[in-house]
Amino acid sequence: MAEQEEHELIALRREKLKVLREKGIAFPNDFRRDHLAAEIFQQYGEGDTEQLDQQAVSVMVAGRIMTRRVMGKAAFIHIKDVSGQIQVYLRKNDLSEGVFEEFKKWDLGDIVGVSGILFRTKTGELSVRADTLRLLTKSIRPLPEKFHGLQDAELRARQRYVDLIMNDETRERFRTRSRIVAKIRQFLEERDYLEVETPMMQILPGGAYAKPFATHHNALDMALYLRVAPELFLKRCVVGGFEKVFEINRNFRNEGLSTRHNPEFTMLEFYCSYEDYHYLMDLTEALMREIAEQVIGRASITYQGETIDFAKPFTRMTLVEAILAHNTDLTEAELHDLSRLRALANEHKILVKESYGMGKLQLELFEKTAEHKLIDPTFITQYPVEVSPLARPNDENPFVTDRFELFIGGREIANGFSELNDAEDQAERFIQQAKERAEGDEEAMQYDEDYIHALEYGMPPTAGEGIGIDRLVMLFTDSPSIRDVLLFPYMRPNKKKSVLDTEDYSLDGIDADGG
RNA sequence: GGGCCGUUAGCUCAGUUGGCAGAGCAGCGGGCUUUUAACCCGCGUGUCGUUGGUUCGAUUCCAACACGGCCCA
Repeated sequence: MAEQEEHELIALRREKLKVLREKGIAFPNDFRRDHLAAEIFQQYGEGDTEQLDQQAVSVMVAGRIMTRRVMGKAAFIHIKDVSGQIQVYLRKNDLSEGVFEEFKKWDLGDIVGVSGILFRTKTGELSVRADTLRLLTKSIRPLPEKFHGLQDAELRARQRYVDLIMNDETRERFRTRSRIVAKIRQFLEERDYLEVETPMMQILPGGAYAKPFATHHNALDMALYLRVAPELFLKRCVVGGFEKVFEINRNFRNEGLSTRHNPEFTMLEFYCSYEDYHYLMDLTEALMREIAEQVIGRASITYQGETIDFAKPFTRMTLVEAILAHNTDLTEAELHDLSRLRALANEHKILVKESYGMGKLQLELFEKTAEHKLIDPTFITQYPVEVSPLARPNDENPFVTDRFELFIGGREIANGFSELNDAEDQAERFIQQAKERAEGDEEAMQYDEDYIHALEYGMPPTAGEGIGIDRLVMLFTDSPSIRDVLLFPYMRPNKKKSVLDTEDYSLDGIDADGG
């Protein structure tokens, strides 16, 4: 790489690092701590000044310097580790010869190791009075401002590491995400579900209406696709006799980006043999309540100013009932009148295609007039067959399917149904999909011969459901954007801020072989 | 994809009705042995997102583009 003009702040710190290198003390890895900051507060947080002096508790802690107040021959710093911050008091006289002078050259952001005795300051803060102090990692890039931190949404997403250093609420949000995922695993495992991993690289990307990402296998010289859903493979597992399976993993959809869409996102899908969609609704309701109560700690949460109550039984209503509830001037008969539905769609400025039947028009009307009003958890059932190609038709009313979607905070959170396990029916639906694909619908599925083959061996009657984990985490962490709940969301490359480009790599002879 | 808004120092932000910009924090030098947005004295931060256009002169006006935010599809 060509010699790049560097900011003076970085250049100065590089100089300091150079001195450390020359002394042979840069980047040591022999310091061992015996306490986290939070452990110290848990164990000794109650002790008053006298008790602490009497006990003379010796601790070794390590962390990043976040604040620094130097007063001639003494100083206070706050260091931050994974658990939180603790204040360290440094006195020239307490430290070995020359250490305090060295310390004065260190910077905010440097990572240090400290040993010392616990005490309480004049203002009452539990702190460590250092007797040894070592620089463990020299930081050469200045941290954002200590008071406002890193605010810029773009920088926070692009440089998540800085966001995590500076913003405790960011750390907490991703801890909550981890706890939610762990809770879901525990919940399903307690009920004898088996976690499996199915292919992310597929020859036929199926299981959802979506455009896939394409890639290429060099050795085999063939096209491969990143999966849009695990569904068809999970149901192969069910055919094989794993009656309860689930997968929490990534899906990839080649679509636009928005506050709710990232090209890769995490889905839970689970399947249970000998159950139907009523079982799924009961299970989902129990899971949501458990996450609220046990992970968040409250049965009632707030999402973007709206209160959402998980304690009371979730509302259950059909799609038609939901439309009528939020359009009190309409009658049920109107919703089963194709020309009337078309007129209503026009009134609501819905773009209607010639091919839309009654089912699709009902769904459009629901989405336009009712969906965003479903704040408290609500199951909407009886989705029309027309918009539910993978779901089992209802026995009493063949116009609809044994399917539901769960809405919370006005947004779709889950989608589940009694599965179609009739291989011949499925084959016909694939043919229909292939036809739509041939007519230019890039999202339509392809005929998956092996999946039909699997179904022909017989899949037990099964209920299956998908839950978007990212959107679920958004809900439970009150996050307005999916980027807030992804550690490293997709960001468009910003050429200007790139330091190295690929040409530099190739010119330097650094290639894929690690040269 | 469309509309609106934003992009100024490492960070958080002012500002220029067109004359090459400023504050706090961070940094550098000095003082200070219980501070906590420490304090006191002194010093400097810069392709004003990019590329064009208008102009004697553009960070400012105009256009296109890039990235981001909000709203809509």
